[in-house]
Amino acid sequence: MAIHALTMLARWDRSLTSAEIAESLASNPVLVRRILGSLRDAGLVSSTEGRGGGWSLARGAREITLYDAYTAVEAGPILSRHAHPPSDACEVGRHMQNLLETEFRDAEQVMQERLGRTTIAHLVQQVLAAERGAAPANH
Amino acid sequence: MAIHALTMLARWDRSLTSAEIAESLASNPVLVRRILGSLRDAGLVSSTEGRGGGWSLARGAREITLYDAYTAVEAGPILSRHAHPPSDACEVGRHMQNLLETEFRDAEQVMQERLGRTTIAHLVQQVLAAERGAAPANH
DNA sequence: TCGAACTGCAACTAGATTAGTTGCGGTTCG
DNA sequence: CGAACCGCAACTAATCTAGTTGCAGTTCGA
Repeated sequence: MAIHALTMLARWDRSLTSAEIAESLASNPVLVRRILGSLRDAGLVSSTEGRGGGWSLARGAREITLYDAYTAVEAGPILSRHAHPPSDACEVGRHMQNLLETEFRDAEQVMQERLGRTTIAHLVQQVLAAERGAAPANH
Repeated sequence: MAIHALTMLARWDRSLTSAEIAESLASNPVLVRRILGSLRDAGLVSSTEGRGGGWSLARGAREITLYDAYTAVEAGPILSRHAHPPSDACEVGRHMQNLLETEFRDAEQVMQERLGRTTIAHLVQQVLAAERGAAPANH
């Protein structure tokens, strides 16, 4: 939802209301405000209150990656850790948490790097290209 | 939990009961059987019933990666998709699902590749090394 | 041949999380 | 002043997960 909203803001390059974004998401304005609120806290978008208000990008679409959006809305780790520490009495249990922490952090990082290589601008470009393809120019 | 269990089986290279594994996990036997059941369905471990029964690896620890364990127990995608399809009336909404599917699949794949490069044998090795380090040889 | 020690499985509970909703207060602008 | 916005808290409903209980089936050894 965050990426979808960011892409909309970049596509039309004007202030959009949470109601407009919610419509495209087939969702509801409060939910959109919640998510965009996180994006604002992360410095990706800004909002203005009152009549005529709405949301817009706080920086260029080329300077916002999917990773930025990801970390803004998703708090914790992706790979689930042990819910509670394993037994210290077991040779394996004693070290598992540390080992997994290292492995998982590594794995999460390569994924984040991949997300960091796609920008919102890139998505807008692909949306426009798809539109041209689907509805070829009227001569 | 799956990785922890696999590592235990590899470490001692003998049949372990779900109760033994559960103790190290500070969890409970039924839960362990549920997880090892998935690993068995994936061909990573085998179980024998009855007295003296238990679980053991179905192939060498060097031939089991964290990715194998991961896919055996985690069904769906990691990155959450749109809960329901966005509006078709919106230029962005029309294409977002496809675009994100591509991006997310890519991102998930690099993570899976990373998980596929660590084997259970590697973890056992690290556990043993850590044990040597923590409790240096008695002369 | 009985009984202890196992796995297998279904049904249930409790808690956490998530999408979605409602309601209200504050801000801006015409 | 009032319409059109955002901000926020409180609530609901659905889903997911860990954990539990209970019982049936299997195996082996005394």
